[in-house]
Amino acid sequence: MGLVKTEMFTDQQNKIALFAKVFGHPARVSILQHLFNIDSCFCGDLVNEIGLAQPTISQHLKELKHLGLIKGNVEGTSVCYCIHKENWAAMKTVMSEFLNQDLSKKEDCC
Amino acid sequence: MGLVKTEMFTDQQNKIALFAKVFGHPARVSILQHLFNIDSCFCGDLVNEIGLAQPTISQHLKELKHLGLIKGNVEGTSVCYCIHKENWAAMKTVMSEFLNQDLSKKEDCC
DNA sequence: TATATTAATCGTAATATTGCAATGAATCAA
DNA sequence: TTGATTCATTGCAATATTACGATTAATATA
Repeated sequence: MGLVKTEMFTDQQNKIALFAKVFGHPARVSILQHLFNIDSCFCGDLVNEIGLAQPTISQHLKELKHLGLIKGNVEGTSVCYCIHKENWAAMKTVMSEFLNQDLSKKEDCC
Repeated sequence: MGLVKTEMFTDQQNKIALFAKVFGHPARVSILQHLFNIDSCFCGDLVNEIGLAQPTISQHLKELKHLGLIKGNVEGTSVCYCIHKENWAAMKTVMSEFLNQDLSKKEDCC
């Protein structure tokens, strides 16, 4: 075990879980916030801003990139990362649908 | 390692990550969707609906309860679970602030 | 009281995640 | 070409997560 039984769930449920999982680490939240707020988005800058080692940041960037939430561009010896706007918007649609489920018509059963 | 260095991040970043982490498993997504959509919310019903074993569901329910997103009420030998509306709304505020960061004024740097 | 039902807890095996030192690959500058 | 810079990759140790069988605790029912 330690193995998620994805086949028991719908594609939508697995998709939500995958997006949520990538946000489930403060380093990745921090990276994304930096990419939103700061002009410089080079990998090295992120390593300095956040206190983790360079391979660790690189690994987190890889996961974010793998889900399509960011994209990276090589500029000389540096690599510039930024939010993938279209994919971010698509992710937001999926997550919002889940988070914004209607509670008003649901009465407390407990 | 395998240990998150939470002390390097802000309370807000850690909070976002904790909420996201609990959504990072399709079984918990599924449980929450059931609690939103279906009247019956007994633990045993969730075990039947979702295909996982009873101890597994119980463990997932515990995590959701620990974060305050659901509450459970003992009714005889059964336990009825439901969404904790106030806490769900508070979570939504935190997560929305993160997801809805403004992209319009940010130009692609890559 | 004895038995059934329901769900929590315990213990454990399998797998995943996190973090980093060491190394490698690519580009730049002298 | 040599050395410096930047970042990805590899390999590994420590820890966390997932799943479930077995058991326990609590209540209901006969």
